[in-house]
Amino acid sequence: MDSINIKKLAEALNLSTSTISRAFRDNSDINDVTKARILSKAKELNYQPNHYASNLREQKSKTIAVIVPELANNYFSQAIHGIERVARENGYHILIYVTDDDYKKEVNFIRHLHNGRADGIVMSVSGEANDHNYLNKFGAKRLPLVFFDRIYEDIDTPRVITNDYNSSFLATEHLIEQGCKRVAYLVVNKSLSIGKTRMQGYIDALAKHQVPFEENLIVDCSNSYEENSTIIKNALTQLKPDGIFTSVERLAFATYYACYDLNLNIPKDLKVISFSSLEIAPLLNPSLTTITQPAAEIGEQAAKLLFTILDDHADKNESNEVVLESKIIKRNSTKKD
Amino acid sequence: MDSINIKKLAEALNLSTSTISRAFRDNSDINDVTKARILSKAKELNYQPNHYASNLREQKSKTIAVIVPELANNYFSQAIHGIERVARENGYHILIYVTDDDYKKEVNFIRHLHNGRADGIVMSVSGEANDHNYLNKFGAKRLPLVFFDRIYEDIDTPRVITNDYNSSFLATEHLIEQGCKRVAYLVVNKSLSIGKTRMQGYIDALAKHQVPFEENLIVDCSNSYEENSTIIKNALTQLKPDGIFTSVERLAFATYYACYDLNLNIPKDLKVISFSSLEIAPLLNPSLTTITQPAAEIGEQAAKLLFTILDDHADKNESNEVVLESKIIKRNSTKKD
DNA sequence: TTGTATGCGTTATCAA
DNA sequence: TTGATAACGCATACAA
Repeated sequence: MDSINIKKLAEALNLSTSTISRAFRDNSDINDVTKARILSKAKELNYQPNHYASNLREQKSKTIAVIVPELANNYFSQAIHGIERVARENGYHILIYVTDDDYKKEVNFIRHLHNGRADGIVMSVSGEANDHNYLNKFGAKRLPLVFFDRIYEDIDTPRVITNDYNSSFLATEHLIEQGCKRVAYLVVNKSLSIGKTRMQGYIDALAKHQVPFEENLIVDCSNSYEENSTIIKNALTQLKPDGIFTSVERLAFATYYACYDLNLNIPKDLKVISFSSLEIAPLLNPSLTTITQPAAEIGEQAAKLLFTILDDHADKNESNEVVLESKIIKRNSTKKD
Repeated sequence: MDSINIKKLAEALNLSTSTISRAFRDNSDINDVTKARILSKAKELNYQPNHYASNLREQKSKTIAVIVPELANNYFSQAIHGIERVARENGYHILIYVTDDDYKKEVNFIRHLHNGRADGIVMSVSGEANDHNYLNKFGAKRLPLVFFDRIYEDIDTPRVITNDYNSSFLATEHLIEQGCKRVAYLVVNKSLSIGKTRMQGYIDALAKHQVPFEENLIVDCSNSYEENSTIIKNALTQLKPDGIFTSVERLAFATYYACYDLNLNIPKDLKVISFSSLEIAPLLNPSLTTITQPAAEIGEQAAKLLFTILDDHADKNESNEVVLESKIIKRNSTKKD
């Protein structure tokens, strides 16, 4: 391979490699004319400092890893886009890892990332987490880590979240105000922090309005499309709820499909509200009332938080918490007759 | 920093670094017992071969770059997911770059990737491409590149596409069969290959059915949400089409919003069909007739194509073309009264 | 089967 | 302002 490197460029210009190197770093002293000459020749020969050599030398990768549970979800696409934008501005690249809500994959990704490939991690955790103490095993050598949205409460690391409890409370209250007497809560993993927090908001709102809480109105769903279809149809026919509050958007979609199949009318027979960042929620039939999280902003904030840690080399474990506001947008799926 | 490396691990085990190294490569000769001892100790000390050192040494990164125009699009999310899956199976990691349909960003990304950071590129090109000859400037040193969906026809590199011409022909024909007399074609950049191919299908279908072709029924839209809203509303009121065929899903959404605003009924006043991989197309109001591309599969095929090139070190420039089938799924947005 | 020595391409230190 | 040199962590050719 006749590939270009710093040495060949140096020869071509009759300079030393150190001078070449300086032309590409901002700090070092170098004659402006020399620098211009080098950069011009570099462009001509298509030379760029080898990323791996630089990073081996500098012991950092200028790369952050983003770990998400799923990709075909408007919330995560938007969040990643936000992260990407901020990363780019800071001269960083992003690696993407999708866990498909598989805890083992998550552990695997994280472990492998500790080989220098990334300088830091932005993660929304998988839904299956039982023992996430694995994160503590790295001790002081753990990569800087920022959680967003789905977090492990017992891991002490910066995080960007939304006011989930409050939103859930208001969402449930909204259903009650619209006349619902039996509100079901659909959740994927109720033991996971985010499912738990949202559930608490639900429970407390019921209590406030003296609506009796029924354990079986909390419907634990799965990650499988088919299973959810069955679970939800059963719930609708057997529990006969008149309101549904979903913790993730795909459960709202599944509910819509179920209602179509069962010939139930939304919002007449059943009102639906869901966490969702779907931009076309107004186009659904009926338009979906959502708790909309500022997804892109959450991603941006998470990335920024990570960069403050990376820049400072400080406060790595300080439990810095950014809380953003979600908004309830009322549409036809919760309309009173 | 007390970070672990091959040398320390070697010392801890009273072995040489080469033996350690061998324990982590599959090929080399090494005593099974020694290997087990090393791997066990490595796990204990949380040692992993440094990615940058290995890759500097081996001159490859086990990383591929994925460049897409946008992320908040069901098609691309699904495609990326497919790419990610295949990459993972092959032990590769993926870097994500979003061009936001900005040609300059695309050029920039590609250029910077030629510093060893990635071994190959999977790309769907930006919508602004005027001069994409920049890709040829790399000559033999150009990274292996696979296009998917949005391609540059004059760049000779493997590609995964769908039967766009045919789908467009059928889509247009479908509208005509449903009774449309004035079918408009909404496109973002009609000079871009994909917009062009799809437009040709549209034109030929009109011809076949002796529907006169009107230049101004081809509506050139932009990347801005607001601009499109205006453009489409103007088109609807001034051109009075009774059928709309959209080349990308967000134009279909924009059309829906415009119809809501203008109090036009879909499908009574206007029938709509669109390229879209939206999984919840059945939930829209009205449910959207789509030309659905096998997005995840396209991603998978593109990644596989790239890996065959990477494995073989051969046929780098062979114009290998994989064509997958899109499917027209008829729903209510094109329903006859 | 294991160890020694060298170089991958770069940058930082030091000397000129 | 520039150049020589060592080191980053690892993998391989070769020797033992």
